[in-house]
Amino acid sequence: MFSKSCEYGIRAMIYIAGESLKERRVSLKDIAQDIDSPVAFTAKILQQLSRNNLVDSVKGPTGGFEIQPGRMKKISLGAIVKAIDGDGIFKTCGLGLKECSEKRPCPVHNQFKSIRENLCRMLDETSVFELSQGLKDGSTFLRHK
Amino acid sequence: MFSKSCEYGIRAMIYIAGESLKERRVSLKDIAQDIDSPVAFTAKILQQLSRNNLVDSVKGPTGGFEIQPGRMKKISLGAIVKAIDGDGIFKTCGLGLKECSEKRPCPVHNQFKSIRENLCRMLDETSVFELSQGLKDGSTFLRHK
DNA sequence: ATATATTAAGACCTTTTTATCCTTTATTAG
DNA sequence: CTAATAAAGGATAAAAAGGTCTTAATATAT
Ligand code: FES
Ligand code: FES
Repeated sequence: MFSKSCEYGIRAMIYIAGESLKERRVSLKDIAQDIDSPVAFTAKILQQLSRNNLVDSVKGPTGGFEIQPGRMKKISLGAIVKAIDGDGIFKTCGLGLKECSEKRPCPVHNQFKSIRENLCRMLDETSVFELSQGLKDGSTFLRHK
Repeated sequence: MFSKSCEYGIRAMIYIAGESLKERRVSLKDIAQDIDSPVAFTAKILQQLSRNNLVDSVKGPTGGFEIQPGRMKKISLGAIVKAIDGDGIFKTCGLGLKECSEKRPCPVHNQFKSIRENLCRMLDETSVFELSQGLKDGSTFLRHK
């Protein structure tokens, strides 16, 4: 569904959000540790997210990553996906035709459209803040045990 | 969503079904031409589909690929996807955790679950026969113009 | 000011996916 | 039986994704 980069990116964002709500800025190492991702690769993804202003980064000692509590309700899952994987999943043809359109639909166009609409709505309506809540109350997890 | 192989595979199956309904057996070249896919690569995919008994192949002059009209109503989109991409899309965690379970769900588990259920139902309920109909009446297409 | 901790950036390596090519095997027509 | 045709199978190549490493930039605490 999503690229590995995107999966790590989403997990990182949810983790950072959770810690930011506790007023803790987190380092790359903490993140990679807690979401069980390769450190250097995660760094690259955080750079992308930072350039897209989805997360704030601070260099130097006591530095790290954080998300302003005010912003995290406005950051949707979709925004993260778009920043990392682009908007392909939102609009490209499910069978790989050069374009997806009503004018020249592929055989699965209608079936896909409805599923894609559900997916897009979900991605758009779900915020990072919301997702960080389950983490807090221990009902959801970001890594295997 | 699906791999390129899977996209070509689905397109090939729908095309072969359409031609089989006209009692025409089609060659690899015809298929690649009509679905606009790389010939040799398409051959590989057809081999997989053939090994999985989703399509029948006949060697030699007048040979090619076909699907028994009786079977095509029973071949679902899901069966093709499973034969080529495996069943990952049906059951792996949307955030890449080692397993997707209710016991230890990731933060997006519930949101994903509902979308994945829709997707699975659609893949399971949609048959190749059904998809070949739009092609016949000219309302759907397997390649760009 | 300096040493240190931390992210940013770019070059590089590895694995997987996508794609091609060549040889073998099976089938048909003449 | 032979020549021609078409798929099967295996080896190889190219491109993309996934991942690492080294150096530079920047901020902090002492
Ligand atoms: S044209 Fe294929 S999904 Fe729209
Ligand atoms: S645990 Fe992530 S989707 Fe189920």
